Order: sequence, then C-alpha cells, then structure tokens
Amino acid sequence: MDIAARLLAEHGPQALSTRRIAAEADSSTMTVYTHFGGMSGLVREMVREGFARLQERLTRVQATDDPVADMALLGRAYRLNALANPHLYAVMFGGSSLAGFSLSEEDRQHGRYTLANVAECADRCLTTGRFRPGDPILVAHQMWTAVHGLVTLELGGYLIPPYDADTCVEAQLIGLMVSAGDDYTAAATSVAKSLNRLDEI
Amino acid sequence: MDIAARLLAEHGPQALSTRRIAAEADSSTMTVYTHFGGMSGLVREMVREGFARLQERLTRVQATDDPVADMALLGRAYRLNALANPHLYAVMFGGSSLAGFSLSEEDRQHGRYTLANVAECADRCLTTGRFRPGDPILVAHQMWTAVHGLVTLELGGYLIPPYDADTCVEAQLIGLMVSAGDDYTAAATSVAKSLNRLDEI
DNA sequence: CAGTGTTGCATAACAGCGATATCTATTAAC
DNA sequence: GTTAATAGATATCGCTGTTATGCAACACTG
Repeated sequence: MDIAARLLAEHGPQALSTRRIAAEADSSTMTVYTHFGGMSGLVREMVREGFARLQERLTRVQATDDPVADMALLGRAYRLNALANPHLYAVMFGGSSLAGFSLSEEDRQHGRYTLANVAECADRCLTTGRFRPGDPILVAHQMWTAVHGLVTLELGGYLIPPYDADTCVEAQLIGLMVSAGDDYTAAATSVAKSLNRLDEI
Repeated sequence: MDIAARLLAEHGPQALSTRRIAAEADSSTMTVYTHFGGMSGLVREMVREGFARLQERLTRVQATDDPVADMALLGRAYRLNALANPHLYAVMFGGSSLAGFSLSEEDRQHGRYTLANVAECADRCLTTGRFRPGDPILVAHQMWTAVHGLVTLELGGYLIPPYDADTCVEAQLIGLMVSAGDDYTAAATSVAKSLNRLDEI
C-alpha cells in the first residue's frame, strides 16, 4: 500500500501497474493478487485510504463559538487535502474512467460517511441561528458539492485565469454561507477568520 | 469520431481501443494514427466534441425577462448534458486519470469559453438588480463550480440517499441564486419557473 | 502516356499491461 | 515428524498503444 501510494503520488496513475509495484517491492506481480485480489482491489483499498486521509484532516478543525468559521475551515481542509493528494483524489472521484473499476455501494457509503463532520458543523450553524432553518444534512451536502466542484475544476486547470484560486475559494465560501442563510457581512468576517486558523489543518 | 463516440457512450471508456475502433470501422489500427496521431489525439478531439455539445445545449436557453430563471435553466441544461453523455463528461473533467493524456492550455481555454453564456446571463442578473453588484465572470464561475460539483457527485453515485437528485438540484440552484444576492423567495419562484422550460433544452 | 513522389492503409511486430495456471518452497497445524 | 496449506516465482495468455515496413492508389510533371 505504501509503495502504491508513493507511485501514484509521484508518477501519476499510469505508474500504478502490477509489474512496477512488484519491481519496487522486489517481488513478483503475484503479490498484488494474493493480498488485494487484483489491481481493482488495490485501487479500491486506495480509495478507502483516500477517504481516511480526508476524514482525518476534517476532524482536525475544532469547534469554536463561530460555527460558520468552522464550516469555512472545513471547506479549506477539504481543498488542502485534495491539493496534497491530487492523484489519489482523482482516483476517488474520477474512478469510473479507470479501466473496469467501479466502486461498490459499501465504498460509496464509506465516502458519504465522511460528510458526518460537515453535517455536525452545519447543525451548529443552524442551532445558533446563523443559517436559515433546514436540514443539516442537506446543507452539508450543498457545502460538499460546491467545494468539491471548485477543487475538481482547480485540479483540472479550468479556473479562470484573472482570478487566482484563493480568490475563488474566498468568494465560493462566502457565497456558500450566504446561500445557507447567513448574513453577508457576518459570513465574510467568519470566512476571513478561518484564514487565520490554517495551522489547525 | 462517430464510432469512437458511440463506443464510449455505449460500452464505457475501456471500449475506447484502437483495435475495437478499427474493427467497428472495418479498417486497421493505423487509421487512428493517420487521422488523430494516436489515442491521446482522439481523446483530445472527443473532449472538444464534448465541450461543443455542452455549448450547443447551453445556447438553447433563451433570454427572458427573468434572468434568474434563465440562469437556473442554464444549470439544468449543464446537468442534463452531463447525464446524457456521462462517459464523455468523465473524460472531459477526469481526463488526467486516462493513461498519459493531458489537456493542452488551448483545450482548457476552449473549455473556459463555454462559460461565456453563463457570464452573459449573470450580467443580466446583475444589471436588473436581482444579484448583488459584482463581477459577472466571478458569479458565473461560482455557478459553474457548484453545478459541476453536484453533477460530478451524482454521476459518481455519491448523492445522499434520502434526497433524490432533483431535490438536490432544486436546493442547489436556489442556494446559488441566494448566494449571488437574490432574495430567497424570488429565487425559489424563478427556479420553479425554470422547471417549466425544460422543453427548451 | 510514362515516370515519380506522396499519401493512406494493412500487416506484422514490439513493449507493456492485467490476469491466470502451474509449480516450488516455506510455513502452520496436529 | 508428518501433512496440509499458503505465499510467491515463473511462464504464459490475451489484450493494449505504438511503430516499422511494405503495398497500392493517387496527383503531379516531363
């Protein structure tokens, strides 16, 4: 797993081959089959690893008395995790394009479970009255999709040149909080506050 | 190109092989090389085709006196295009995971140009006072990332079960308009209005 | 018309891939 | 100590993209 993760991170997805892994591990291609049941099994395990890393990073943000700032920091953590593991992130969400590999429903459930942290934070935003009354799960879902879309486009190089990524992130986060019901100026200050807590994540 | 598009749409990305294309075309694998310079060239051409289809679909929405409803319909058109060409969509934005294939800066520019329709609509939303004053490009960008994220997760099967896709789209679109500065109830009615114009797209 | 250069495609081959069958050697259990 | 089981090495199969070679049809030129 360590070798596969390193190969993927350093040399991209095409370096993920049984022969290359075997060469790095000084063994034969059979090891991939005995331990993971094939290449797809190894990829599946790496997806799990990717979600584990993501969740570990999300749990780093601590709950403060400004839940909107916490939520913004969750968004930044999500993005930083993706930027730190770009290839792994691509495998996690662009998985269908890898030959013959498809996630099981259990894997997807595991992925969705990652949203629990965000939902908990959304609940705090709702109970403190910062967000418009609604379902915290649905709010968390909107947060996820928006940040996910931004990160996907950023990794794909589709960000519009005149604006750098940080500007887009800032605007996206503020817009998200406003869309959930927060006051615009309050959202702006909370998002700005989250910028000073980058050392947490 | 037609054969490749059909193979991709009907049998997924692993059916995109020089030999299979050659067999369907009753020719040899060399045709891919003489016409596209290799497999990556063909994929690049398919990405261009994908963006062309997307743009064609986006230009179908007509400008009315309710620009927010137009914007919502643009979002629905973006989603419907992705759902109609899921494999093509995956190649367009998950391209890095295909072996050794990377988009050129020109291709990316072509992709970003697709945003022009959305930016024009955002400008109308701004000038009519529905949206908070700001840069239409940045507003259009936020629209893009949010809808793109939603569609990506939907295609990946990551949507949260209790809510169906339509509910998420509805909530996401309303939230987007609110985040851009529109009034909540006005946004809700405009988004609902866009639901009656699905025959346009 | 004859010759010539160019282009398009078919054939064959090469290197690499995932996957499998077979066999060996090591380990675990009784 | 004997036996069963399992990890791993080797070789192989069918597949992939890619390239080199050669052949056939075409356009051009004297």
